[in-house]
Amino acid sequence: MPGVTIHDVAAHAGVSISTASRALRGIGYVDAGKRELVLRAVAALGYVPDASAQALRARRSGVIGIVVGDLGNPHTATLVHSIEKYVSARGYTALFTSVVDDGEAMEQKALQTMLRQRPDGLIVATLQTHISDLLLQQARRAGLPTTLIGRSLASGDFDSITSNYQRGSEILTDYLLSLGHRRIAFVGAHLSEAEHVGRLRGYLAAMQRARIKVRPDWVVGDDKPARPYYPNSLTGYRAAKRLLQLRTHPSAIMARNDVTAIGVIQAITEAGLSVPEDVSVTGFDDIPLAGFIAPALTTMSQPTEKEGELAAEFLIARLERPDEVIAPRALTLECNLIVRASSARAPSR
Amino acid sequence: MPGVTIHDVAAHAGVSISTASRALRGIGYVDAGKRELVLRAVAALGYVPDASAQALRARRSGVIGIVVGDLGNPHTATLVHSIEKYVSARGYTALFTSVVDDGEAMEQKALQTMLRQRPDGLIVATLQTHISDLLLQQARRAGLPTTLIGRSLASGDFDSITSNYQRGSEILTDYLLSLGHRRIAFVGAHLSEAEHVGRLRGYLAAMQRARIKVRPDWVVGDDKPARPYYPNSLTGYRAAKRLLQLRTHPSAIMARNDVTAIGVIQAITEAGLSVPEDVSVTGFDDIPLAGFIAPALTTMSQPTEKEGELAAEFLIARLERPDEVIAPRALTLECNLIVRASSARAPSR
DNA sequence: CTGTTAGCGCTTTCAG
DNA sequence: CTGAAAGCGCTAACAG
Repeated sequence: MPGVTIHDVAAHAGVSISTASRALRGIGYVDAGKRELVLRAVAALGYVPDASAQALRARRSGVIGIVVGDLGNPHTATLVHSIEKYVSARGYTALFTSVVDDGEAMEQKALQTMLRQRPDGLIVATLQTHISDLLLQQARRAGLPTTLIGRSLASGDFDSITSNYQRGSEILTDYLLSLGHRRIAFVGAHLSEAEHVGRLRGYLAAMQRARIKVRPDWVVGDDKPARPYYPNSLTGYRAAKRLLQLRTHPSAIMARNDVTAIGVIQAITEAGLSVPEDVSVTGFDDIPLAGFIAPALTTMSQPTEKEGELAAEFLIARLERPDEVIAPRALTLECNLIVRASSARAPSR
Repeated sequence: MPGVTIHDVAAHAGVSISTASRALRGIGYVDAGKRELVLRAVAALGYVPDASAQALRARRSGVIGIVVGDLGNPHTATLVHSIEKYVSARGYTALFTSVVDDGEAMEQKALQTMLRQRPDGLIVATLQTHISDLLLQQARRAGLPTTLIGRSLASGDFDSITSNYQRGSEILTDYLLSLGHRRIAFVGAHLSEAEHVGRLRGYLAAMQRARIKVRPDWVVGDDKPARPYYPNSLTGYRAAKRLLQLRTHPSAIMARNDVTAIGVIQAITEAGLSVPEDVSVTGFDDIPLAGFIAPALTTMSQPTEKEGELAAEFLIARLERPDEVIAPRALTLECNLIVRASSARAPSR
C-alpha cells in the first residue's frame, strides 16, 4: 500500500487514468461497468488518493483551516468537535491550530503553517488578538473565504456567527437584580475591554438601566492586562479573592465564562463563605461540566455546537459557489438562561 | 498575494527558481548576496511555500497525523495542545482528528481523510477501538512511523508512551485502604475490560493483595457495554447512582478518570450524602479543573504534557533518520498521587 | 463515453 | 556556485 497511485488503479481496472479519475469522483460520463471495475480496483489495492496531488492540480485543497483560542476551555473543545464533525461529513479536512499565549512568534508560525496548506477557507474563533487580526487581514487580501465565530464586532466583510453575548449578559444581570442583588461584580475582563467584550457590556448596560452605579473595583480582569488573554479558572480564583477583600464584598459575581466561574466558586468556598447563600455566582457558556460541579452552575447556555455547524455551513456554501457574490452574513444566536444552584436571593443584609 | 509562487520570488530576486529554492531551504551552495536577495523578495512578496507542491515533489508532507479520543475530556485537550506545540515548533503540521462515538462509518471516513494527507507519521492516543486497530494495522503495512500514547498494551512494534496506569491505580487503592476503606468500588469500566484497562487492573490487584474480595457489582461501567467508549461525567453519575442503591454502598469510589469522578461526586451529593464524609471519591488524570471542583478532587496526576512531548519527540526522531533502524521503544512514566479534599478516613461504621 | 496531453508549484539531479 | 529540465500524482480540457 505504500504508494498506490491512480495509475495502479487504472491498470488494475484496465482503463485509462482519466477514466479512473472520473469514475472515482462521479464526474462526467463513465460506463457503469467500468466504474464498477475501478471501484473494485480501489478496494483491492487499498487506494487512497493523494491530497497533495489533488490540491496542486485542482487548485483546491479541501482543507478548512480552523483557528481557535484556548483548547483548555471545554467550551472550545466542544466547538472544535462540532466543526470537525460537520466539515468532515462534507468531505473537507479540518486543520486546527490553537493560538493562546505561546508568544507572538509561535503564533505567527502556527498561522504560517496553516497558510502553507493553502486552506480553501478559514474559520476563526479567537479573541480579538493582534495576531488573529493580522491573519484576518491577510485572508481578506488573499480573498480567502472566512467565517468568524464569536467575535463581538463582526469584522466588516466576513461572514460571522456569534451568540448575543451582550443580551445574554443583560438577562443574566437582570435575573440577579430580580433576586435582590445590588452589589454585582463582573470577573474576567477589564473595564477597558468593554468595547470588545459583549458580556461585560451587557452587564454594564443592565446595571445602568437599574440605576446602579458600577464601582470600578467590581470589574476585575486578570493581573496582566496587556493583551487579550483567555480567562480560566485561575483568573476567576484570583479575581474573586480580591473581590472578597473589599470592605463590602459583592453579593453576586458574574464570571465571563464557566471555567472562570469555577475558580470564583473555589475562592469563595475557601474564604469560608458559601455559594449561593453568601454569594451568588454565574457563568457563561454552559460547558458540559457546568451542571456537575458543586454547586451546579447558573449560566447562560450558548448554542456552541450550532455555532460551529453554522460557521462551517456558511463557509462551505461559499466554497461551493465560488463565483456567486454573496453579501457577508452576520448571524446572531440567542443564549438561554440556565438556572441551577449557584444563584439565590441576595442575603437579606 | 493570491498565488505568489517561487517563480515570482526568483524573478523578483533576479535568480533562477532552483537558486531560490536552495536559498530558501539553506541547502547546497548559494552565494550569500543572492540568498539575501531571495529572502528580501520573500518578505516583499509575502511568499508562503505551497505545502502540497512541496509534499508532492519531496515525498514528505511534513504532516503529523494525530488521532485522539474524546475531545470533551479536558485531559485530551491538554494532550492535544502539548503535541501541537512541540510538533509545530519543529516545523511540522499537526493534523488532528478525534474519533469518539460518531459511528464506525464516520470514524472510518475521518481516518481516510487523514491518510489522504499522506502524513509522515502518526500519533495515536485512542482507546483500543476496532477502528483504531484497523488504522494501526494499515500504518504498519504502509510502514508509517507511529507512536502510541496511553495504550496499556504496547501494540508490538510501535513506539509507545504511557503512564503506569496500573501502578497508579494500585497506589490510589492502597491509599484508600490505608484510610480504612474496605468497600471500595471502581467506576468507568466493566469487569470484562480489565485486560485493556490498566486502571481497573491496578485496583483489582491492590484489592486482592489486601485480601478483599471485589464484589462484581462494585465495578460498574457504562450502560451500553458493547464497544470501548469514553467514560464521561454522565458515566460516573449513573454508575454512582447505581452503587448508592446497593444495600451497603461503598465507602469509597475510584473513578477511571477525573471527568467520571465529577459525575460520581454529583450523584453522591444529590443523594444527600457528602464527599468525603460519607463516601470518598478519587479520579485519575489531574485535569486542570480537578483542584477547583468541590470538593477538590484527590487523583493521580498523569504527566500528560510530558506524554505528548515525548510521543512527538520519539516520532520526529524516527522521521529525521528514516534509514536508521531503531528498535521500538516503550516508555512508561509514573503517576503522582495528589491528595485533595475528596478523600478521607472511612466512616467508622 | 474514453484516452492523450499538458501542466499545478516545487525539489532535485545534472550539466554547465 | 547556478540554471535547465524532469517529474511527484492527479485533474481538466481536448480530441477522438
